[in-house]
Amino acid sequence: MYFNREFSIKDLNKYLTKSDILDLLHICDQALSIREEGELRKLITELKKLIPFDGFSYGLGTKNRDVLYFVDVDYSLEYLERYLEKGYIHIDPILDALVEERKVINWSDIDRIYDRHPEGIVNHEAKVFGLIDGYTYGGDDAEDLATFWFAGRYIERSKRSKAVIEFVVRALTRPLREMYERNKISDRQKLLSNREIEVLNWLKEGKSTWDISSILKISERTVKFHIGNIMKKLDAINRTHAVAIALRDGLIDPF
Amino acid sequence: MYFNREFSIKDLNKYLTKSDILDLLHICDQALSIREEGELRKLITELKKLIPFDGFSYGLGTKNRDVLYFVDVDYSLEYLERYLEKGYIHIDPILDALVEERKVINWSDIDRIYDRHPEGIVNHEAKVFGLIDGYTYGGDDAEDLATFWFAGRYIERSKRSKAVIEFVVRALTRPLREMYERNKISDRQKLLSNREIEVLNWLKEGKSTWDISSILKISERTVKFHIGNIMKKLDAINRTHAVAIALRDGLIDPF
DNA sequence: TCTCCACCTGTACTTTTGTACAGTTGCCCT
DNA sequence: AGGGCAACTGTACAAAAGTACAGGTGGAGA
Repeated sequence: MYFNREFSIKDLNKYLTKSDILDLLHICDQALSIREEGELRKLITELKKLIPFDGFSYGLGTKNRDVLYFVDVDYSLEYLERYLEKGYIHIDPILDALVEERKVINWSDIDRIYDRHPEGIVNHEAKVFGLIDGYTYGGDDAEDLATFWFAGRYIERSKRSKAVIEFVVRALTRPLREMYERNKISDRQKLLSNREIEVLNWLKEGKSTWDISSILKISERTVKFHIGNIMKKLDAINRTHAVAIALRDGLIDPF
Repeated sequence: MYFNREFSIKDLNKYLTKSDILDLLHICDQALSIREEGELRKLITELKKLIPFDGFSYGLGTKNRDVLYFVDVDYSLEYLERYLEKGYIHIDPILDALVEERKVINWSDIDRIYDRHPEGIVNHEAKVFGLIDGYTYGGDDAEDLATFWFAGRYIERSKRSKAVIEFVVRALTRPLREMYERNKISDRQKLLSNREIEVLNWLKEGKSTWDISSILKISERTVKFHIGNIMKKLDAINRTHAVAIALRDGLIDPF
């Protein structure tokens, strides 16, 4: 994961009280054990004690801005759907700014540049949904970019807020990625039937068609039938490829 | 990962100054991006500003105490080797205490119980090497237990130290596991030759013997020769099994 | 009731795989 | 100089995989 940093510990010392920093430490510590969205939601509530904002959402997208995962915590779901549906992600000047500057982005700063620009429409529509101002920050990987969006009717434009967001987002990025991975796995597992998963697990052990037919007490033909269906569903060329895909996507366990 | 917690944010507020907490936050934040041992070493130096200790080491072991990974930062390498060689890990009362209580363990507390016990030898030998007192803490997974050892001639026995260690160790556990994973991969990769890894990566993509022979511009026979060797080295029944093993053990990348 | 779908089965055929045999070349290190 | 090893190649053949054809059964839900 790669983040650019604007603020140091010294800055935090300047902008935050002891109690603030303890809250921040608590969030960073709790982030280590987030396993599901509810836990993240709770942490966000705590964050609201530190900096004021109304809505929060976060997402994961590829380098060319295909959306892999997007969660509305207390943004406007209607706006988010509109945003994704209309492909605003591809022209959003805030994302442009984040990718280029790689720092915490305050929306108002972008507004001043884009106000008369055609892309201004994205910012304008956000305002209609009560997302008047906000902060966006995130970190990227070789493959994708994780982004965190803090918005509201009133956003405190200060170095303090930016610094807090910088630290919190760094701590929340890994949980986000892990939630996405788990999500993807459970989604894709529905593609394959229970029997197919079973067959796949025996293929992984190096069992032949005949082996599996006698393990499962079905005919060799049926085993081949299942493997054929698995290959179709996973777009695999052969059983080796199918097992590699299933392992890669977490459809079966490596052990 | 599972940790038991003894200290809350309120405790930290009681025991630490603002500057201390900033140092702690910095360590937790930096821990998120640790990729190699040198970076961890640096963080440990910073930790010495917060609590006094001389030696630090950390390790990863299975539930039945086989050592997977053990790193000496500034412990005594001689002692560590002796410790591992003599199988002290199996009788170490400090580990027993950690597994049972799942809290930060102060060695002196254990001493009082074990002083006249045969296992006392482990603690006694540590003292000979200047590891008079110390703290041990860690968190476990389904598979293994990660432990962090802070030792020295003089160790401050206080709730403050315990609380700091509790927070720092939580933050350092994931980097430790990741370093172990990377280590394991590079070790096992040496088993297979470069050409074999290359062939394995094409097998993973579902390529046939003929495909690979034309990709690598070698004869089909040679490809079969490599695959045969791969299967022997990995104890695989067929190419599907070989790919599954290689993926499971991280010999090749799933992508 | 009817449709959908998971699950099952058969025959017949081509292609691919796994492995037996038996070598050569070139590099590194002792 | 010689041993060890990665990388390469050939022929031949039995076993396994992949795919085409054409079906049957039973349960869940519209």
